[in-house]
Amino acid sequence: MSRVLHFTNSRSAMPRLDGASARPPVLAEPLGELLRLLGASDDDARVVGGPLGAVPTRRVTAGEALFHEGAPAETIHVVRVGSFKVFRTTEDGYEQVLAFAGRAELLGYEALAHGRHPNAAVALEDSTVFSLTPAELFDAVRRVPLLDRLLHRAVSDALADRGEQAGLMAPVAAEVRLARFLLQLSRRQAASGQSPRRFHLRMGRRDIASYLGVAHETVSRSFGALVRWGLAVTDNREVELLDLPGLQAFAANTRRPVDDGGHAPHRARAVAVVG
Amino acid sequence: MSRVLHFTNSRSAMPRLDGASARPPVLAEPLGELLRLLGASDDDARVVGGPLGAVPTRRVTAGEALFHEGAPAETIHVVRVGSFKVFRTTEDGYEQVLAFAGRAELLGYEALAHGRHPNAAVALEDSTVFSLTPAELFDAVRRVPLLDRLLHRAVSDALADRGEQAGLMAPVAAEVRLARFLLQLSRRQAASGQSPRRFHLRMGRRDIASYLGVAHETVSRSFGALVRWGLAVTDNREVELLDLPGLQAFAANTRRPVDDGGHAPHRARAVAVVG
DNA sequence: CGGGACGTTGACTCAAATCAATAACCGTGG
DNA sequence: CCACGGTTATTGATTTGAGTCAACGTCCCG
Repeated sequence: MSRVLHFTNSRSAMPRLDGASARPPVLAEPLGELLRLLGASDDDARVVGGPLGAVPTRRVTAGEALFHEGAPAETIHVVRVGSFKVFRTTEDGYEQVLAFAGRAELLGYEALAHGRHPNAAVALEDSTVFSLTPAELFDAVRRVPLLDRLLHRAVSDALADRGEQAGLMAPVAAEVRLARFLLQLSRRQAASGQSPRRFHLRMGRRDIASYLGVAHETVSRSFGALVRWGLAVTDNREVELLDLPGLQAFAANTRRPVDDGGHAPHRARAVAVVG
Repeated sequence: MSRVLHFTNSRSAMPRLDGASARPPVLAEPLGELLRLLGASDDDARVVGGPLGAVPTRRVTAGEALFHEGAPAETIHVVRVGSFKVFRTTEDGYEQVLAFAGRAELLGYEALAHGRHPNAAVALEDSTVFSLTPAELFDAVRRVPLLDRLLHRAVSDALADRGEQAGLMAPVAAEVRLARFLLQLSRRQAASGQSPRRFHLRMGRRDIASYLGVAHETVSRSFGALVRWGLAVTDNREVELLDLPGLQAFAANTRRPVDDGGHAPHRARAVAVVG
């Protein structure tokens, strides 16, 4: 059963992003902080940071809801530290995960259109967010064009991400979906300066399953398969990608490669495709 | 074979939205038109309409691409008349449809974030769009806060729509996905003043299949099933929903109701669920 | 240290993908 | 106007990936 590797110190060894966790709750931060978070250069952020006041922040503990499905659109948020899952619950109780949001990502923006949140967001870990009412938001973007630019950019990003999700839910083999998901996470890690090969999953198997549109058992089996093929190792929520190029080649496949009996070390093979 | 009904005049009987189709190509429209399209009241639109100039428009014929995947973000669009499919092509040639966009919907906004279009858009029928470069767009929203508001609202809507798509691709019975899709179209029809019971599908079965994440044969079979259940009738791309409440009840089911052999007239049954 | 959620694994079943063949439709040009 | 070829849609036969049910091990919080 110990086909799975154990990392040197798997628990409590991940770097704590939340440097403020021991301090009392933060109630507001200068606007410049938000601008910087959204990608403004330090210079730009400093210029408008001073006179234009502060932005309220809010702390959310792991498992707590930032907002519920159907709730009135009181606030729009930008993740400052931590991460969230965004989901909607169908009438029959099925929880469909729509997105995982991390640092600098928007939450609750969908509510602008109809005044209500079409989905819910709960924290996957202790987190803090910038929070603005729609009125404050519109006021702020009018006064600070830079913020408007950055906001549009962030929304555009969120929209593009949703497009990626469709790629993950596309009708391809479950192992491929998982591989694509892991690569997506890997890219995000890299983008925020973390290791693209090794990271900690902040969500459970069920959430991954819902996000990928498969049963949670299938996620387990798919992890097993990737490990068996030598593409990755896992220890619960710790993941190490052993063969990025191999994984990418594998993720490009629409159909699963034939399984020759169980213990083939290098299965993945890129298919050369001419449009 | 003629289980399928034939409408009185199925072809060329749909109201032509495009009242300008016989006139020479329009090159620009007043800004007020765009504002009105995005939902501004006539008064608001008139107020800012005059002095602030015009917005370029572009005609696209059926089947023509508005922009290609990977193309630089030269323009952002708002559909004025017609409809489009938005899709991305995976390396192996599979075409994943991400959205169908109609009147007043945004196209190409995702490109703002990274300067390139992450997906392509092609017209499903002869269409016209408002087109702005990112620079023009940012300039316009700075000068016209109302436009910014409406734009944010439209984007919020688009984001919410993508959330709906995830609901369509969720792992439920194919017939249910199709039912949900038809109800979505029905709602859009109603929202734009058209009949919610009867309409013309602007996309082919393959596109629907891709959008729902199933094989195109499955879409055909699912249409067949809905017809057999007595919930709808179809004649190629003409659709009539015979039993909206029944369809809604059916669409709420996560698992398919047992098929008792083939010719059951009223299958759908709502499941009462307590969260 | 106990209990409930989480994760893995196995056996079985079936919905839907795939393969295949036919029919309807549509634009085109003879 | 109709014949033609390509695309699109329907329908059937067959196979299989993954959903479901179930049992067990593991983790973690209180």
